[in-house]
Amino acid sequence: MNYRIPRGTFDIMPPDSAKWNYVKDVFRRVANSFGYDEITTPIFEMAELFERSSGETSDVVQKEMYRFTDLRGRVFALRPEGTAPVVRAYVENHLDKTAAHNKFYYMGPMFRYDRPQAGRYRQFYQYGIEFIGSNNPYYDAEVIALEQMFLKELGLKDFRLEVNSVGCAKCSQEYDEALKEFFRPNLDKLCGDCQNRFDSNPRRILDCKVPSCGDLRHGAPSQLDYLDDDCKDHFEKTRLYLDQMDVDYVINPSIVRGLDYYTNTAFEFIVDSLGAQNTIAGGGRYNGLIEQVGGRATPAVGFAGGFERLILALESQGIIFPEGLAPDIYVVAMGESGENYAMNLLTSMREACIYVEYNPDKRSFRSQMKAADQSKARYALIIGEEEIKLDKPMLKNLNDGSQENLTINQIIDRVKHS
RNA sequence: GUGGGUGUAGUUCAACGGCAGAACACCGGAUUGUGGUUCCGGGCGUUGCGGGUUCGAGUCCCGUCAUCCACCCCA
Repeated sequence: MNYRIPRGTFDIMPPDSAKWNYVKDVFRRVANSFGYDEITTPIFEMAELFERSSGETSDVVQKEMYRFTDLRGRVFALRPEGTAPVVRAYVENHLDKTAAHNKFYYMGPMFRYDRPQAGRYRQFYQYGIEFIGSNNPYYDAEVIALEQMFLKELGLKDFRLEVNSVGCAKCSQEYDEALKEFFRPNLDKLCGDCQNRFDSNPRRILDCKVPSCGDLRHGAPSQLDYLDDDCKDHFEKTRLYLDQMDVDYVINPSIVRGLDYYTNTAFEFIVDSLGAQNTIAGGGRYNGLIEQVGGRATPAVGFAGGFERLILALESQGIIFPEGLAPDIYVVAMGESGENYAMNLLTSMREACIYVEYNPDKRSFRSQMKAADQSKARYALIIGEEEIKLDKPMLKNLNDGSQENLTINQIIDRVKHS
């Protein structure tokens, strides 16, 4: 009987785990530097939380949720996204009753029952930022700037930021109507997918890849022309802040977000070389969500990014990640007396936070040296008759070959300061 | 959910329908006091799984699973 990993999932194992930890560490550091603090919510929630917030008709809810009932028939879902749970926690802990701003970041697995593809998995890992408590466009720009700084900190190149405004609920509705009016005369000429989109989500017609649909959308109205004064002002101020913060972006009026709760600013960070799944982070403002989840109406803005796509992009750009663990010292002990002498040393050095490796299965001197070399250790610590007699093991620098008999304290000192 | 490609050793790949191989990696050794180079030795692996055709299937056919690419959707 063989067990296999579920479809669309993957193990993160050494040496890759070092890459993941590195990327997470950088994200934490950048988030902290903007004042965002970590929130961790459960991996499953009441299914209804997602159904209502993401929208009953969204793909996520209709066909991608891992739903299950517990032993008492309650309906839960593995979380398909991170924002709704954060908002639920925010409301449930009564943070909406205070005037304070709240800044959260989170990291963790999300689940969607999708067909796996390059950069798309059924269990995937996201990092995210949520700013809750102000409609000031400064914060739209702040979360975008945070993501850009994170990507730059990692050394990612050739990424693109696209921004758009989908307006408030009202502008957005008017725009949908205008779009429908525009496409209605040619409805029968649109591709099958787009004919469905016409009713469910007409904006998606704007980025359909079928050439004939591309021709039909010439002269289509732009969302930006359907923003009311407040929304227009919000978008302009967001752009101004972005300019002032040195964030590069392009405006793409056809950016659509998949979840219903977005208002005003919408944005995506894109890496073209990734292939079809080329969005590494996306988000926007969601001024209606907190009220919808049961809290007091509170404006908010945030985004989520995918670790898999990010790491894929970093790897394809040949960006160097930290190596996996390598020992500071590899102990080469000769004979029983050498081993006995070594045991004590292992403890002293580990107490001094030196990573020391020893392998009792290697017996010959030669094979121990070989193993020391392969372990990529910086030093070999050789313990034989002579060294025991002197009570000074020999510390050999494996890079330049120099070696010296030293006391234990000298060894610790040498290794820690080189 | 739809369409296409691919599944052989740890990895990358060979093998006309006729005895399953190579390279790399890995392990051991070349006198238990010096690693990287070198040399010698070490591989029967349910050819993803299950059926079928055939004297004979890694090879052909069907199904299935996985994976990759694209659609869709999205991070």
